[in-house]
Amino acid sequence: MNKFEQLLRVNHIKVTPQRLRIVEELYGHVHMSIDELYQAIKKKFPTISLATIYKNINAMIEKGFILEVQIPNQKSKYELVKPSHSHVVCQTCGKVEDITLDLDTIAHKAANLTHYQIKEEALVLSGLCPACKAG
Amino acid sequence: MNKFEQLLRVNHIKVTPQRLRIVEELYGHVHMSIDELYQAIKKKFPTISLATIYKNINAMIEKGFILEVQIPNQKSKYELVKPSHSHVVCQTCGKVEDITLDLDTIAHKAANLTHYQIKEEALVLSGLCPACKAG
DNA sequence: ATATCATTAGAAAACAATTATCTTTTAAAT
DNA sequence: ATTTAAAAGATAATTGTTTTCTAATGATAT
Repeated sequence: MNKFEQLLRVNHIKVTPQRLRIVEELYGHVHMSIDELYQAIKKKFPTISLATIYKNINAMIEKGFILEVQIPNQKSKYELVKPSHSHVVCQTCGKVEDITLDLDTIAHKAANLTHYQIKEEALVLSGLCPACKAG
Repeated sequence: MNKFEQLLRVNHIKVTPQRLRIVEELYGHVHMSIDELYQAIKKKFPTISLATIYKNINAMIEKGFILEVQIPNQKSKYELVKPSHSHVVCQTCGKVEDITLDLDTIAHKAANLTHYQIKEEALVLSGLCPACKAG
């Protein structure tokens, strides 16, 4: 049993070829929109329905092993859950990268100021990637 | 000329009653979704069209004096631009609050790590507000 | 391996959100 | 006051997402 199959089983979600392809794609591409997933999977799996992508992405989000990443001026992307991290986005080419930043201090400060109990942090930094910065 | 009219003029966007009401509402409520805006404005301005809200919000975003705030599990909210700040959201009641946090250190760290030129920071912290935390 | 049962996939329709189009109205500059 | 470009409002068109229904399939117990 490979790790993708395992990922589904561990999360108590039935293993289907379509679901395996979704997690394989996300593993390979890190961040993908619904439509990118659909296009990618259709290549090797022409019969898949867009509704299947939606239903499965939503199911996986509920199970808690994939995550939606909201990005300014782009459709949301989805990624496999991994240790907490932030995202850097190029405003020109749209590229999205993971970055590990320690937000604990900031989160604590926010908790003290607002008296909220903070559970999630979503930080998206937008700017120019090295390539687009160069010209 | 009041400050809302001034805000529109400064941004070279024609002053209309509908636009004045939009910025007045946003000034009063700080964060509003398209539909909240629509419902609020319809009360005193029953003839306004939803399309007018959309067109104007988009125009104002382009002019750069209102901003979209993307929030997990909620429709986007819009706010008047003011000094850079972050947002805290209650996962139970949905309330959104502004919070001033210094992200400069983090942004610089990100720039060093990724070699991106960082231009915008969007931090959304989710959790439980004092009331919902209490039960 | 086979039968059973609940879940899923796929296709289409329904629904929701957003944008575009067109005509009438209006702001603002002459 | 007149003119003109832009905006409002109504509707249609488009896009994105969810639901519904039936056939197919994965998991479990034989």
